[in-house]
Amino acid sequence: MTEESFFQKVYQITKMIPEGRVTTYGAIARYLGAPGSARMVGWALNNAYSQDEFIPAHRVVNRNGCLTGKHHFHGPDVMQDLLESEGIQVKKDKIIDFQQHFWDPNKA
DNA sequence: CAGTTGACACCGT
DNA sequence: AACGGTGCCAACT
Repeated sequence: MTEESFFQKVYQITKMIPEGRVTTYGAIARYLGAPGSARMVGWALNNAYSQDEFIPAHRVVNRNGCLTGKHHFHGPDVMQDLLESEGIQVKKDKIIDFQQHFWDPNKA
């Protein structure tokens, strides 16, 4: 928690997301101090996928609640299965009541 | 060293 | 309302 690079923070937050909760790129970016750099968050997760640790990035979606990077995961359907397993309803790669499951890092 | 990319977000047409 | 283009920051090639 010392040498927290931008990416490292993203990993921390992503791993910090409670089970059954989801968040958005903008929320994370804003928490990191880069409200306009939501793209960076996506990039970080892209690297997170290369990390040795498993990053529950399936809980991170865009503002639409759409599972944008599911293809970047272990599998295309694994992501949805994981979310459903956590109690999150997913329909066509989109989280139902996404806002209801929304988890704000700044609030945590 | 400079250019391109990256799983987005927002504004304008 | 739908679509396109631009803006953001950092890492990768």
